[in-house]
Amino acid sequence: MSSVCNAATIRDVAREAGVGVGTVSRVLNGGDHVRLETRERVMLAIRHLGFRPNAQARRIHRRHSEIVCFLLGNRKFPNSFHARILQGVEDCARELKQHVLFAGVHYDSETAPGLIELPSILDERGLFDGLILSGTNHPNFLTRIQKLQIPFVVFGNNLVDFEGDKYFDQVGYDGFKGELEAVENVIGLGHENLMFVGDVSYPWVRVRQEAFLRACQDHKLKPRSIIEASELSFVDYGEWAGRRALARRPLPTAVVAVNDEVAYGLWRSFRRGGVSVPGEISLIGFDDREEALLMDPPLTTVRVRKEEIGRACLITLLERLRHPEMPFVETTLSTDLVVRGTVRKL
Amino acid sequence: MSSVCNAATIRDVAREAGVGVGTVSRVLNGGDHVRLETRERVMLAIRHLGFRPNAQARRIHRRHSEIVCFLLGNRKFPNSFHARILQGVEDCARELKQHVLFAGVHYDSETAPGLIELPSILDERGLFDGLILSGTNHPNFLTRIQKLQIPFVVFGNNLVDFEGDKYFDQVGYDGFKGELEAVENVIGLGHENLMFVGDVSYPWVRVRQEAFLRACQDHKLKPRSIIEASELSFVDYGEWAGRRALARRPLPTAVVAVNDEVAYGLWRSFRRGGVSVPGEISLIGFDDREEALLMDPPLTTVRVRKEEIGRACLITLLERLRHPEMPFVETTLSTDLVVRGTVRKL
DNA sequence: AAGGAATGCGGAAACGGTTCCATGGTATAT
DNA sequence: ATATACCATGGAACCGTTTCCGCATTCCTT
Repeated sequence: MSSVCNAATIRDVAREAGVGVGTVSRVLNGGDHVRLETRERVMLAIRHLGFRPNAQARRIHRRHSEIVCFLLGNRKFPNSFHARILQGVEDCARELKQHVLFAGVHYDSETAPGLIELPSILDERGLFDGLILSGTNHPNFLTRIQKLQIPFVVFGNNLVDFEGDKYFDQVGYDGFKGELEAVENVIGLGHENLMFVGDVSYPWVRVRQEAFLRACQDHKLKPRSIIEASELSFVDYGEWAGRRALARRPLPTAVVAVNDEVAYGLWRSFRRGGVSVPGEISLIGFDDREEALLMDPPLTTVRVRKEEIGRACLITLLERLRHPEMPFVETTLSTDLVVRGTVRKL
Repeated sequence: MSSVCNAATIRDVAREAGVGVGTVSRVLNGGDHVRLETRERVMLAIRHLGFRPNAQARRIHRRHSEIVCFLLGNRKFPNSFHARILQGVEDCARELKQHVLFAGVHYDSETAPGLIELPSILDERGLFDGLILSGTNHPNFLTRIQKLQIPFVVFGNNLVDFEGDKYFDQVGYDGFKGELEAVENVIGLGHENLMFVGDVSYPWVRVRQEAFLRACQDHKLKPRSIIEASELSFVDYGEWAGRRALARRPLPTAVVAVNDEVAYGLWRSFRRGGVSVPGEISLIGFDDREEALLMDPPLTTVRVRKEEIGRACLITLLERLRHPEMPFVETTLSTDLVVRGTVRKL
């Protein structure tokens, strides 16, 4: 019992093996300059005493803790998007012998930076080497974090209304290019009567809408949109927009949903309205979330590589830690058009 | 720059404030027995130097690190069930000033305990105080963990084939009672022709099936089941089972799906087959996952309180840490029948 | 006014590692 | 044979906290 209390220390090991503490330390780490026979005696003592080095004592000396903190801003996890980013961070961390602290933070975007209450994990110095900011990030929070002088990297697509220079590293995906490719693809299949659906009060929705408009303009098509701001969930927004879309004439031949959740709501509306997808209306989403495969037929959409974003966040952060003075980088991952069953050739 | 290197120490603060290190320490912690005027001078120095105590040095002395490790076994996060347990752990941890390390482990259930490769985070002592094992846990892994002498608590419902005494704390939900209530409810609405769908090669599926059989037996109903083992995903399994169910005569009036994913597959099958839910067949699920609300009408199901399981895991673990000798506890949370639209009164 | 308890405070010791320096031994070069 | 280099090793010093001990001061109590 209570192995915590009377756990063996490095000095116990040294005594047991009949060597000095320095030698034990050398065996534990690099291990250079230790005779084979000595090393084996030390290892035996370690096994015999069940010695495991104390993490804290060790870290006092090391320059870094080899722990990063994944900080999820203003989000809950039932939304699997950020859970998958965390998954990517953890997968990568495991390979690189790093560890991941998980913490959440909730604040109002209107609160003054100095007044935001930070999770207590940020009070201490040296617990972790750097921060990965996921979830939704507002400028007031970033200002606050910057003051802490902790290296950090931000998942950039959910950066809301950030004006001015960005004095931090960023990782994100190319929402404009992804949507542009998607719409081009739909147009290439013969669709000329397109409609975009998405609440443009979100900045990342605006990016996708602009890509939609650009594609239409490039092909001299007249775009229609349902883009009102709303308090509804994305799925409900899609369902509501679907009802409105069905009331318009002529019906669009293809609807571009700003994401898969909205697409799901649209699909439900169309189904209820007896309108076949993709028979009468083609449908395309964005993100490639779990909903895409639940639809029938499965949703054609644009895949955001969530796990890879996580990996890139960690790698960028570690790079920053190694080279504190390097210029700030903005990494943009590409997306993939995933053709499934909801867009048909006209 | 590089605030990491020349960061202020407690001695710098002491010098700046013209007091001893002991006094600064007292101000930082409990703060008893320090004159108000002195305390203010110290706090001023702390603010002035931007002093933040070194987490590691502090933890050398403390009995505990106030960090727990959430270890996800053999799972990925797109499956939101465990993500929501983690969410519960984190919410609770934030309130209790604890921190959460997140790590994953992947192993084969056939590997000998001694040969399972553990994440490197378990090599060091003192990094965290205890473990929360979520995901799917096999006996070989638990045996391995037990040898490490680290306090741990297990999410119990995904414990596969564990025989014999359980020398650890457990938190879970009452799958039997939850399913029993659900089936009783369906029977109470007049259904007499029930069918259970779920791959019984999973232990937790068997528990639910037994509850289903018990309820049928209690009401002298003749149960039917589709329970073959399969490699299919749950949704696909439901869809496959749905086709088989529609081929049988008479059709069941109600289908009890072992979980919401299977229910989703069944719903899709029934819809494709032109069979109305709940018009011709009522449907009930289990878990209350995101899929339940995506169905149309939304799925009547049994809610597992995932966040509360997470909270209970953390609380149990902290209790164990406080009282290492207390007898092992097995906490079972109740479930809630969530009546939505897929079960109709006959 | 004197004795005793409680408070305020400084500084040494301790925590469990790493790092560095001094030392003795062995191999190689001259 | 001697100088030089390098290897193997023990042990002291150190990292930045907390804790504890001891002393000075203050506050009651009688």
